[in-house]
Amino acid sequence: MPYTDLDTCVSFVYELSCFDLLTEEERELVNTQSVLVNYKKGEMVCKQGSFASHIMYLEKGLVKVYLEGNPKDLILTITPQKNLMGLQSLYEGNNTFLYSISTYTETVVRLIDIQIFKQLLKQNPQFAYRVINILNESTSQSYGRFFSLTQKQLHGRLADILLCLSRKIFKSETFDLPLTRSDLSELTSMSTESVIRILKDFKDDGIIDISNKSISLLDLPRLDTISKKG
Amino acid sequence: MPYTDLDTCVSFVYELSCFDLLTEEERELVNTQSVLVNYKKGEMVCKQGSFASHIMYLEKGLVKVYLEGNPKDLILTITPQKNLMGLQSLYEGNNTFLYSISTYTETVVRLIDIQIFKQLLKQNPQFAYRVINILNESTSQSYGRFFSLTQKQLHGRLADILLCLSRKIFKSETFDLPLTRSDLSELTSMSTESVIRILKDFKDDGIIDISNKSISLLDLPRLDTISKKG
DNA sequence: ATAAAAACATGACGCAGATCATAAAAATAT
DNA sequence: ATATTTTTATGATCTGCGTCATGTTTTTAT
Repeated sequence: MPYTDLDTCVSFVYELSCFDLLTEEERELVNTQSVLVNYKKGEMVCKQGSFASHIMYLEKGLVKVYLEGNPKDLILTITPQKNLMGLQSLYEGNNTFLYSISTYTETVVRLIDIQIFKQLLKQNPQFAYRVINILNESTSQSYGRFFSLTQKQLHGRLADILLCLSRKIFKSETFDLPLTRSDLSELTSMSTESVIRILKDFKDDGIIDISNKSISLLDLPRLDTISKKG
Repeated sequence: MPYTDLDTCVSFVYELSCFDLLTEEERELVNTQSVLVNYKKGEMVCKQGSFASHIMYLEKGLVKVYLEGNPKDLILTITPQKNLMGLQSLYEGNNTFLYSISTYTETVVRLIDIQIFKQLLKQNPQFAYRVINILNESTSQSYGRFFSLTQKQLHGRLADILLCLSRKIFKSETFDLPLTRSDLSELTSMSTESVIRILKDFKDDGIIDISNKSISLLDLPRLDTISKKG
């Protein structure tokens, strides 16, 4: 399968921030024209369809970015700290948020006025080029997930998510899940019951260990195989 | 349903080209550092995973952009003339094509050296800003389709595609489909047989008329309802 | 014109996974 | 501590849709 090297992950950590490409002066502008906002666990940071007056930079915390559905949402990404959010609203003729964002943990977000951000893009091409890179990394992963959700069966989809959480977010084979089973179901586009059943399957097969919120991936090669076979 | 105004379309026509933002000199650079290539119907324009040495501009024709799968591909977009393709390869650290592209009709593609394109982005912020807009329009539609394919049932998904083809590509309620039923199945992530059955359902219900490759959308309000209800 | 190959069509069947019902366990609130 | 809500868990049942088999029509090649 030629496409299996598609990144099916829901998250990313840009090794480089884009802000280091700004001049002193520009950075100062961002500082003065932005505000820091604290959110508690479970709070909504932005609401799909509302006016996008700012770009968001996640200074600290963990959030989910999702499309609102009825009855279930579709989680696009899990985003950890030091990432830009809401870049997709940089689109003339659509000044609304494409998605909602809410927090899993206590979170600090820097809200940057979108006009200021646009100004920086227009005056600093290095910065704009970096933003293009960030957008394209995001799109690349989006396609990978697109493929995962439409072409793979349940076990493969859940394996994808577990591997991603381990590799990209928690960077450990053992971690405490801040997500509920229902969140996992919205990441994998399956029912909550199926998530529970498949986690049990994985546990019975010795592929993972799980009790409550604590997860250990015991057999990464097998998880990879399940992910690849779909 | 708050998300029903998500654009579930597979195509777009940017009202503005990005090239009009270049200086005379820059435009000249593009002209001298690019080549025009003709493709026959059914030919492959670029191959997923191969090295992306150029950005493609579709001067004339109609193509599909798709992820290769086994046994079925997933069509990301149907792209008509006057559109940029392969922008997602503008991503440092990934110089390969994320997807394959092949033609539905005779097609003329301008291949622009990717280094030249990058240079333009870095020296002309207006141009870069326009490219960001194009990428974000694309992502916006990608999310809409993501939602359609993961949350809607077959009838809703096919209604989405028919509406899109009518509105965005052919700009008429009657058109000749260059796509096969199998293409429709790869657009909607369902089996070819299901496409055929559902088209028949729509025809029996008087929602569309279809014979061979010729399609008429007879009852747009009902198609819209089917699309919205999923 | 004729043959070969795609594409289209339709019914029968099976199953992956959703839904429903019920209950235990955890988390949260009072 | 105790009550209430949320989350997790498990079995029973149902169904949307894929798969398979078979045949027809259309397109393409010679």
